Amino acid sequence: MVTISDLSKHVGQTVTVGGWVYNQRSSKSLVFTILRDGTGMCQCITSETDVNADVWEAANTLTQESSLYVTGVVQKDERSLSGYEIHISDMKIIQIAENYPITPKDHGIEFLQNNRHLWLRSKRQWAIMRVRNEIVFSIHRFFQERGFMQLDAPIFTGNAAEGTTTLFETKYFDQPAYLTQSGQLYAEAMALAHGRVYTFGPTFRAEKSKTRRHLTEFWMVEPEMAFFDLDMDMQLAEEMLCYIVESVLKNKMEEMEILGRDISKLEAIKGPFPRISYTDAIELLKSDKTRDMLKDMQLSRAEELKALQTEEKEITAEFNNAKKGRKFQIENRKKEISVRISEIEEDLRNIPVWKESVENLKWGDDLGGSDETLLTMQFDKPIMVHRYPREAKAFYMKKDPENADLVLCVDVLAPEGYGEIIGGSQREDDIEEMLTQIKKHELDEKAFEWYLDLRKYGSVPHSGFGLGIERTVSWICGLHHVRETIPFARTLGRLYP
RNA sequence: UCCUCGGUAGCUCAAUGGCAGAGCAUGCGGCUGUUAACCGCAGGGUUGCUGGUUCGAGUCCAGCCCGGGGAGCCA
Repeated sequence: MVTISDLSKHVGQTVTVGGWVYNQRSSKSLVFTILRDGTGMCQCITSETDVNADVWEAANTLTQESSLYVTGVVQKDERSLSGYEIHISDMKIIQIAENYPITPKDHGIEFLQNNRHLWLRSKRQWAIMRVRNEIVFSIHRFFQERGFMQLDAPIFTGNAAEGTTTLFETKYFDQPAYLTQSGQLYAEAMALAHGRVYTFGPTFRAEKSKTRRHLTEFWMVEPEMAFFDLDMDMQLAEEMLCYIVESVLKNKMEEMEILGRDISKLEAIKGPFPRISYTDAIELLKSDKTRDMLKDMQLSRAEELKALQTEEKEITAEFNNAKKGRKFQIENRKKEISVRISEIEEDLRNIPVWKESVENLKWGDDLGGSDETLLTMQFDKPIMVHRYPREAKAFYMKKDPENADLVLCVDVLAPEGYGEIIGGSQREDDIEEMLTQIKKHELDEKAFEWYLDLRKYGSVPHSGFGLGIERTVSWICGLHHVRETIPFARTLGRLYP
């Protein structure tokens, strides 16, 4: 048996491939079967004149997603999409699939999510999973090459503390337990044992967020480094992101093409990334530059909307007298137009809201989603916003020695509107300061005794960050929603399949 | 929790308050080195649920259920 990905090495040879029927077209004396085997797709041709009656009969009974072994000669052929095809001499059907629900046509998201277990077989989803794998593998490579230890944090935790997010509550035998929202605190302990570590695992947040950026269960990489300050932390985050993007561009071009990703946007991801202090970010958001950008955006969206509406009118008028093929084109174009129009209408609704949000923004406020969008729109690389006001951030972040109102933290915002993909900080290493913060945040000091021990016995400057895998995959693939970046997404209200 | 949009055939969607339809998928037939092929014929419906208004409700009203994406919060 050989795989479709290896066909180019077997031109002229007779091979056997096990796979599934992705799509099939038949005619009087020819059957064209698009076969997928997990490694790729290949067109297979069964010709009535070349095979015996049984094989010919078998080829004509195939349905979408039927499983089979095919045997035939590999040929290079321009007419085949992959460039290679198999001229079938023999075929062994394993199972004829009945009425496969996902046809090669349009489907709504609800239907596709209900059939996620099958949707994963579709071309786009296949490509996304392969990019996800590349990203995950490149992250491990990046850290392992730099001497980091991969160690895992527990998933059950005993205290609901840390404040901010809503946790999933469960039972640990007869005591209450929670699913982890971050491995960071444990990573700190491990970093003080091993120097440089990273965790790679699932995290859970019970927030009732229904947006394209949220999952209730998602994967996070959290490096944690002893003897590391915030600048080193930012440098590491930047190098890691460049490394990931570079690997994808190097190894997953075929998948990027399937996804229709604009590669030039990714090729621009090279260090150094802009580093902007929170204070400067506020200033930039309230500047004339941002106001002008919003105004331009409003004008250009309105113009685009008008052009699209005109085009829609024209092709609608053309529709009734059009031939079948043209009708098909028109319907597709109308779908595209309607999607784009709803995007534009959303923008046009949003722009005044964003404007107002920016006008009301004052130093000390946390940056909202729209503020982040407005910031990232002004750059073509990820940006690193650092040193936020202490009030807006978590208790464990180190106080800025140069300004007690700030903490040494960084959020990395991905370009093209993808928003926050990394949150990190230098950790507070002074035990007195940490105790003050625990009290201020009204956290249970007892639950943090072990954490405080890290400051008691050989405290050192240390830093780390967390990278959201799904948001990263979504950004690199240029997707509309993170739910397509993980095999089985857990979103608000969805636990099936 | 709030705002907003939606739920009609297996799928994607139409249908001034007046006979529930089209394309795709499926089945049958035809045809072509086909590229989501194409052409012809056929089968396919508790219009999310409950109630109300009306001579008449897919359409209007109320409540509920489910889903989309946005706010808050975050990766």
